Order: sequence, then structure tokens, then C-alpha cells
Amino acid sequence: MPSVTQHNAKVGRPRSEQARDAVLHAADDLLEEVGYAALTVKGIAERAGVGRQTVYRWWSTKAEILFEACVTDAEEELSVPREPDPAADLASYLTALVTFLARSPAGAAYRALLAAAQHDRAVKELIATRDVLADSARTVLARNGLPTSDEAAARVIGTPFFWVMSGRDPDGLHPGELARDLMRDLAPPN
Amino acid sequence: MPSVTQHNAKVGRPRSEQARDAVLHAADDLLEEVGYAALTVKGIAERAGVGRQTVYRWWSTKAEILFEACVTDAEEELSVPREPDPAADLASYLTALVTFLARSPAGAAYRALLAAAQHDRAVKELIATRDVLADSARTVLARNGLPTSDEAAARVIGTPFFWVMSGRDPDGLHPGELARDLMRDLAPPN
DNA sequence: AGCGTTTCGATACACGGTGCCTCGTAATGG
DNA sequence: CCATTACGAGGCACCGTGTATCGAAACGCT
Repeated sequence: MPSVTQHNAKVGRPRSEQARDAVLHAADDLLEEVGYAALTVKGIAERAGVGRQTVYRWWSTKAEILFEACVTDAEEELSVPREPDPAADLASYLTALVTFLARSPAGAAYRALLAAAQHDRAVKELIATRDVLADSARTVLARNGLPTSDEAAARVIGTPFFWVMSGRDPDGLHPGELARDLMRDLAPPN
Repeated sequence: MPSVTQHNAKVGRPRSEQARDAVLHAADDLLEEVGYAALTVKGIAERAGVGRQTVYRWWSTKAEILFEACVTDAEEELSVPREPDPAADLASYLTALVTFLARSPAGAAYRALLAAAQHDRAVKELIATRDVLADSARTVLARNGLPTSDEAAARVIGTPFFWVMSGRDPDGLHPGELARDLMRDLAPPN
């Protein structure tokens, strides 16, 4: 038989890495230019100089494209160099978190995805596969001897997250005070 | 001249309250049935038994319709009866907040709106006109002698907000512990 | 080299929602 | 009864969706 699309095939023309990168970068650029709502698969394909079917072959939604386009950047921007003092380390992470969410293109993409997840189960499951925010928080908690539970991570992320998502000025938050309180609240035994 | 649509007109046929309610309820119902993504102005109009132009005359986006449809419910659900003990009062509010965000239809609408606000300035300004979440938190803070600053409200809302928005189990959060820590962190002078 | 397989870019298609416009009609005030 | 405005209904061009199909290109195998 003449075959159907068979993604893990060992024979035939291999997937073009060039096309893949072009799509990912086009999605990134267009998100900044036109915003998530006006982001279309058609637009991405045209900008990338790629057939529309080539996009649909590898991704089923624009959310999937965006997720693949921003996860790596997100993980990098949220992994901050360690500070000797635990409270300072936490404060530095909180600053990085706010900056990421409020100012980074990858952060904008992540907010758009988390937004879409609120009314799209597929997106919700997609972003659940790599819990970028909580994982980065857990890393910082762990290296400062604090509990790494889901609740602890949520305590760390919660305030900056709501701050940015509700459209408040990212410079208006005081990470130092927040870090100080979090240290006390989360200090073991618990 | 034969005139144009003139919303604050003193003459002519008055706006139909019946049509307004029908649209608002149709939006509410459809949000539950099909979700925000599949929610269309066309669908709302048909469900409401209303001309499509009648919808466009009073609202410019589906977000505006949804906002008007859920704000009142939201404010009601977030105004909890006062408890004698401050920590218990705060804990009771936190429970109501999680329930609202995670389980209430109005909460679902609010999450959808906040989601849309991440990539739509008009929606961001719209929901900023009535900061339902922060206002309800401020009320609880005030009646327990705690500071009512934006940051204090964000501290209260942050953790439950992130918890629900990131898709975690609403029953997995412990409002009592959170309330206890918040009381200590926010206690005056500050 | 030749063949089968799979992806490539390109294009066409039916479908459905958008936002605007126009129709004839209904409900106000002067 | 007339001017004015909103009403429900339906039509319109436009655009994005997701699928199908085309010939060409790029691989492994013999």
C-alpha cells in the first residue's frame, strides 16, 4: 500500500530540521508582533516559508508550537546563579521569575499557554508534561534546605504569578520582603 | 439626518432588558456547555433568540459579555460571612476563593477572562475596571486589622490562584496553614 | 541506478465565525 | 402621527481551519 504519514518511519525522506526551526522561530516572532489571539497556523506557515500541511503534520495546535518554542528559553531564564545567602538566593529567583513572566518573550508565550489551558484540556495536559515554573522553584528551594513540596513551590510562585497575571507593575513588587517571609514560613520541620 | 446608533438617546425605542438578560444567560450557559474557545457571538445570539446585530450594538467582544455576566456572581461568591477568629476568617475566605476559581461557573468565566487578558489589552483594561479578586481580599484583610495594600492582597490571593490556574487539585491545598502564615507575615506594623 | 517510502512546498476545498449592512417592524417621546 | 431608536432576521465579503491532493525532493534498500 502507498502508505500514510508514519512519524517514526525508518525509511523515506527525513524530517527537515530547517523547516522545524523556521516554524518555531516564526511562531516566536509572530507572537511578539501580533499577539496570541491573532496568531494563526496559516500565518506561521507563511512566515516560515513552509507548507501549511507541514505544520499540521508535526503539531496539531498553535499551542503545541508555542510550547515547543518557549520551554527551552523558559528553563534557561528561570535557572538563576546561586547566591550564598539563602534569603538572597530566593529573592534573586523571585526577581528572575517576575522578569520572565512580565518581560520575556518566552514568558509572554508561557502566559498565553497557561491562559489557553484554562479553557482547553489538551493545552492543560500539554503544559502539565513539563511544569516549568514549579520545577524551577523546587530547584531553588532544594539548594537552600527548604521543603520542595507542591505547596511550597506554589507559595513561592503564587504572589509574583498573580502580580503579573493581574497586570500589575512588575517593578512594584518587593522580592526581598517576600523572600524573608517565605524563608520563615517554609523553614523545616514545616 | 436619519441618525446613527446613539446609545444614550432620550428618544426612540428603549433598550430591551429582556434581550440583555437573554444574551447574558445564553453566554453563561454556553460557556459551561462548549467552553470559552468554542464560545461565539453567533452562537450566543442564536441561543438568546436575538439578532446578531443586537449583540454587537451593546458589546464589542465575547469577553465583554462574559465579564458582565459573571462579575455579580463573582462578588457574591467571594464575600464570605465573617468568623470571630481572624485566622479562621482568613482561612474561610481562602477556601471560598479556591472553590470559586476551581468549581464555580463564574470562576471559570473569570479564569477565561484573565486568560484572554494576557494577550488582549482591551480585556486587560476591562477587568481592571473592577478588580474583583483583590477587592474581596482587601475586605477580609481590613476587617481583621491587616494591611490592605496591593501587595498584601496579592500575598493572600497568590498561592490559591497559582494552585488553581496551574491545574492542581483544589482539595490539595491547606487553607489553615496558609492563613496562619499569612497572619504572621502581614501583621502590622509590617 | 532504480524503487519504495516519506516529507517537502504549494494549492484547492468546504466549513464556519466575523463584523457590517440592510430590511421591515416595534416601541418610545413630542 | 411623526421622528427616532432598538428590535429580529438575513445577506454579504473576508479570513482562518483542517483536510486532501499534487509533483518534486530526499532518504534506505537492493
